[in-house]
Amino acid sequence: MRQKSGDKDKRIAAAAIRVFARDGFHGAKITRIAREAGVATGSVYLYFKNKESILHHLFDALWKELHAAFDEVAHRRDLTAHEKVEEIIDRIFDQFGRDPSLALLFVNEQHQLLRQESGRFMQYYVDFLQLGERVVREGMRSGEFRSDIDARMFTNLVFGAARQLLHQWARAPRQFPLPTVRRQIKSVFLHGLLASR
Amino acid sequence: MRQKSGDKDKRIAAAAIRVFARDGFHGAKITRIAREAGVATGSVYLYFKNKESILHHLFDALWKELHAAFDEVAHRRDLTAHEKVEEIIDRIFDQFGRDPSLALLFVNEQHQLLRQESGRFMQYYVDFLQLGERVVREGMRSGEFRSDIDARMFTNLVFGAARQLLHQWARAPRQFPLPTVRRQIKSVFLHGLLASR
DNA sequence: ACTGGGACTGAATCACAATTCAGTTATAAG
DNA sequence: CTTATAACTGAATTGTGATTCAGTCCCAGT
Repeated sequence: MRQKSGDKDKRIAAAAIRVFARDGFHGAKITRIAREAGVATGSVYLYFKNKESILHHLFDALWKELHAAFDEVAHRRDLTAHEKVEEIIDRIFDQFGRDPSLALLFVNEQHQLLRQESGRFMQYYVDFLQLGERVVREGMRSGEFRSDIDARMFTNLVFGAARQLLHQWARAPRQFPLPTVRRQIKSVFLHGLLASR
Repeated sequence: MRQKSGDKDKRIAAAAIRVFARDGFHGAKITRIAREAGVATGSVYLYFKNKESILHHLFDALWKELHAAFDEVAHRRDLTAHEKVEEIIDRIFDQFGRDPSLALLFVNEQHQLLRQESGRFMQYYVDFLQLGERVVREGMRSGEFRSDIDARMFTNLVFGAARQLLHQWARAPRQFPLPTVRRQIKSVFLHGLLASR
């Protein structure tokens, strides 16, 4: 009997990232994904239950990696809270910086999943925010951070800001070079906009 | 001959905000919008060319108001750059704070429009960002702001952060009371997270 | 008090694209 | 070399929901 060719699932997933990023989940046609992956339309359904499950597969992999990265940082003993905040920001950009399509996908289609039933993706999201919150609290206890900041809101600020700049970078990488973006985010969030008093 | 009943267009638009916000643009059914507006399905097409044009109508109104508000703030002579930044943040929240559905709509469906042809919405967006940029530069010239910050990126940071907190607020107003949110955003962006040296 | 024409209705039409499946092809096992 | 079975194909099927339109309903003008 015949063997599955081995990398079709990878090729389909990779094509889906590009097509979802370009056309949006709803604008993306399965036939287009299949064509870009170099397989027949029907073959997509040998590897994925349906269109939505492709999206799930992609986000699942994405969040798993993010989660692992964050978790590792949060538990490091050798970093101050300040350094952890910087490291977490770096990890976000490490994750998406390799592929603008991946960044666009994440930035534009995440809300589809939050609307969804299962709550699986909601969980990743909540976990991430809680983890950020924990790091900020840690910094407050140690006196590194101002204690009049709401840790949950701060984490959301960083997440939202990173999301926005990732989006801009993905649309025009030259206008928003990633090294500069990282530097600016850290600098603004840690020191603020005002000239030092 | 008969007169148009007068407020059907308003009722349809208002219903559309709720339905788009709840179900997303693609998940929203015209029949549902009509039902919530208390009109027949077909009537929607007497007031709007098609589903997409409803979205356009809503965003057009939204951006026009935002644009007017920002423009006014940017040209005020009686405010320092610092105060302008705070005022712009306030205007964003004034605009959306009255209606969580409006906030969700803006936050979740904006990207549909940026993908679109005409560039009409892109223009609003770009204008807003340039305006923010201008205010930041102004503050740098006057010495109020640090001059090692990239003005364009800073504006994006604020926009992205505001978007995220608006989203969280719309999903759970109690968890993210708007007055606190405003205060935190301003405080973090102006002074940063670190305890003062 | 009639009537012409626009407002309004909602069931029927229609377009589109996700999904299926009957047929074809490749290859592992004997 | 055969054959059985699973991989693979892409045209046909199908479900869904946006849009249309044939008919009603109202009322401004006469």
